[in-house]
Amino acid sequence: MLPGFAPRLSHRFILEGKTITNKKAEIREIYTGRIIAAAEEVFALKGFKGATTQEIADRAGLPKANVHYYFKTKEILYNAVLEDVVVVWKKDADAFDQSKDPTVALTEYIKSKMFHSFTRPSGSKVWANEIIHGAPVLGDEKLGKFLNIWEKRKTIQIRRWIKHGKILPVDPHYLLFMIWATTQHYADFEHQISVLNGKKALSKDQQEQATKNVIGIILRGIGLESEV
Amino acid sequence: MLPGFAPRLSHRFILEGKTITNKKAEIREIYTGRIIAAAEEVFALKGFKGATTQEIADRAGLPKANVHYYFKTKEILYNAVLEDVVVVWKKDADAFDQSKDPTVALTEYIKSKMFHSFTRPSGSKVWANEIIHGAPVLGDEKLGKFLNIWEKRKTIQIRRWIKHGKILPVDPHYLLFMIWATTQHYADFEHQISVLNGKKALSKDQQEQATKNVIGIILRGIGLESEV
DNA sequence: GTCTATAACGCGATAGAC
DNA sequence: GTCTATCGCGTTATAGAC
Repeated sequence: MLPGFAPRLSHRFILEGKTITNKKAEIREIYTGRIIAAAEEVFALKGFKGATTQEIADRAGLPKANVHYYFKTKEILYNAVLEDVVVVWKKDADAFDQSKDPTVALTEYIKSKMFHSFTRPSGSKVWANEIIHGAPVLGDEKLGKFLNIWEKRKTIQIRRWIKHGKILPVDPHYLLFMIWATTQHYADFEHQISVLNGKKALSKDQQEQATKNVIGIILRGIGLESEV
Repeated sequence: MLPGFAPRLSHRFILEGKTITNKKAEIREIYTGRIIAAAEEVFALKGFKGATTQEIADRAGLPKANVHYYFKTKEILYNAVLEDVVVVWKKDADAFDQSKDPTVALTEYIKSKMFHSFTRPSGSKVWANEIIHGAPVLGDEKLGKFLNIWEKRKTIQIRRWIKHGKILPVDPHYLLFMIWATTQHYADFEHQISVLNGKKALSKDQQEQATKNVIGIILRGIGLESEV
């Protein structure tokens, strides 16, 4: 086909209508997904400023300009990554509400968070970075909104357990901080842990052992017998 | 005094000798100290790439060129900050060895680390940043060296306690990770904690409560009765 | 919707006067 | 040892051909 005679996109759009529209939306979904996944890794590894759109584009397998086509600015892309992380953690939070029994609820919650720390550490790292720097992009308002989702119901539930003598009296916040800190440590400090483990990532077996240990210490620490 | 007739530094140096030399060394010490302190805060707040030498200079109260005079490159300055953090944590590690009794040793260790998290959060944040990004500046070798200092003796001691039935059998590494994670969380996630605390930093009283809770849960978690 | 080429800018680092 | 002015590079973002 001679140059200049390639069918114009507008023609095809008019000719084939809905099919092309769907295809476009589909392509958009595929690419934005790929870009976000690539961005999550690069932001985790380099920080917001340290990450370059070029590297993100390379990892996503497309030219830099296309990244800017789907996400106007680096900051908008960064926000999309953060939103994605929040979605994952929301699911962990749900695990907490699966049972009225403290042993079950806490065990499931910690298991969930440990699982995500091992399988998707980058998201946690991006979040940690954002918080360490004082939530400059997320902003305090949005941050407060997210935190309340994770904290409010749990705090109430924990107080109820204390009231009914099911667990020892501890301030719910400090217990939650300990769970968040310990579980997310396996994602955020992955590198440090692997260096201490002879430069090897924790094996599946070690991951299970770590999860058991964490559950065991925390549950016993508040007066429960752990099931694992 | 007319321009061009200001006394040359070399003259004064020859005339007054040692006094000037001392003064110079003194000035150097004062400025390098100020620069490192300023750098620690800016690196903590913005990350390595995000921090600008201009902002560090501003905080230290001198022109940007002077920062480069004392620290040839940004990376050299960053390394100096990291070394400083390690010195502080080395002291915390010593607290662990103050007693052969697990309750005392662990209580003192956690207290020390919590204290530094509250009083000097920036150092911990810089460290966290460096590890999250895979220790690109520190390098694995240096990192391994530091970690061994903090971990080796503690691991041995913990195993001894387990052997003598003083604490429940837990993998020493997972216990140490929990202590590091939980205590450093109060530094690294300071901002998140303050947002959950109604946008106010934890009060002295809350800091004490947090410390008590952390010690209580961890010690009870490994089968000890906490003293606090 | 894709991609190359480039504009516009901020930053680390330094030269060179004082 | 101090400081201003500036160089040179790397980066985000965009213009404009296809």
